[in-house]
Amino acid sequence: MPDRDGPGLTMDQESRLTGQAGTSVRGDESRAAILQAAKALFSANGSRGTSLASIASAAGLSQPGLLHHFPSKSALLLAVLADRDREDGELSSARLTGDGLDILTALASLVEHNQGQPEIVRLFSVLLGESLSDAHPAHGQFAARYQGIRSRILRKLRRAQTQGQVREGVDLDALAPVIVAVMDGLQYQWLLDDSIDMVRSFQVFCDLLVRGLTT
Amino acid sequence: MPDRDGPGLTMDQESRLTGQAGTSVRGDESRAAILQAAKALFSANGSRGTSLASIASAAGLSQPGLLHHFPSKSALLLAVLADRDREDGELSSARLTGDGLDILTALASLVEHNQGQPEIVRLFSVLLGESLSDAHPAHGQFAARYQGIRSRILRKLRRAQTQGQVREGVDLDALAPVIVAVMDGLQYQWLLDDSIDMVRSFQVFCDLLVRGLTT
DNA sequence: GTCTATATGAGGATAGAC
DNA sequence: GTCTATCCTCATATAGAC
Repeated sequence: MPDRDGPGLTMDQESRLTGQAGTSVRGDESRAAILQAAKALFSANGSRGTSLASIASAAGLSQPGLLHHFPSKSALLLAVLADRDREDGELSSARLTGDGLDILTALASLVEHNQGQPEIVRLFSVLLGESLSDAHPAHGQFAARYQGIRSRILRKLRRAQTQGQVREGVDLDALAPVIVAVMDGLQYQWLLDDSIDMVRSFQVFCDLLVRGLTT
Repeated sequence: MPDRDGPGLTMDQESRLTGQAGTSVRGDESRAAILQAAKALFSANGSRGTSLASIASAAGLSQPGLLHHFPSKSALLLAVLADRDREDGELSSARLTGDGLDILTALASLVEHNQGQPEIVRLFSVLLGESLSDAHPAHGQFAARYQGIRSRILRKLRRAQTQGQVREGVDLDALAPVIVAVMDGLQYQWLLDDSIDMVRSFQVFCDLLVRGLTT
């Protein structure tokens, strides 16, 4: 017996409140719990190493109950990634404020933010590895994601060059993947070894990069 | 009926030829075939996504036949990694010839070498992702591996600084992980998207790095 | 060293009741 | 929206014959 709907709302009344036709508050809560549990377990063991039953158990319902919300494991995996992208845009345009080389400062603060969230970072790193398989459900999603990230960074770099912050002759198309690579690569090392200081390393990278770009 | 031992060697004679007591040539061939098949399938689908039966089938024997050579899936996985390390030392000391900043040239040629071997690169990248799980059989192996790589690079960087190739004041301890990160990170992007040119990007990175380090 | 047969279990997904 | 029960497949590992 649910204990959250004191005055006794009907399903229809609940639906009107949440603004989602055909969905009850109870259902939304379960859905959210499933996503949360899936994030934690995918992060710890990868999607291939995690069973739907274990996720369902952590979310407080049965495995068929889970499949009512997400029709398959792949669908759940994609929902986890989509939900994560929605929550905080990571490298979204919104987060990459500032013009020109200020982008490096923005990225540095992102690295600092990430260093406080090992579980989320591991979720992405683990799933990135899995996604390298052609058949993996998130393969296309990750490929598109990285393409977008690189192109946003590249745009900023080009603007910096136009503004004279970066000397002519630097191959910015080739540089954009490098910047992304440093962030990802540091994460792997950090996740394997706590003693790695991503923030410090990324700062050193930025300093040297700026020197190299302006000299 | 085997067709490789024309004159009809006995097991004991075979053992003497291979120099491995208690091991026949036939067994060695199977073992090698298993390792080769495991590399290909782990690379394509990760170790969690690959069954022993599929490896055995690709190697031309039954699944229990495989388990005769490697007592468990974990043992096989570790053997694959050990075998790979043996074959070509990747970032081993032997490969990192040259003094001081010449290390960057050596690493660039390694990147070029890797760009010709997508399967091997993917094998490592996929398994690196899996290894982030604390419980993964190769977790410790990967952690130790990266620690070794960083320390070898750091040693070279320190020597370069001593020789005056690198100005004082640069935080080399923080830089070493960055160099490793660039190589790993580029590999992920390249594996997701053929159009990435790891060699070109790494070269740009090296050029900018040298400028930043010497200025 | 390799096989067949099998024990044993886990995983994803479905059917149908409530 | 959630459950129990179940199906079917696949996976690891073992037993024992050849």
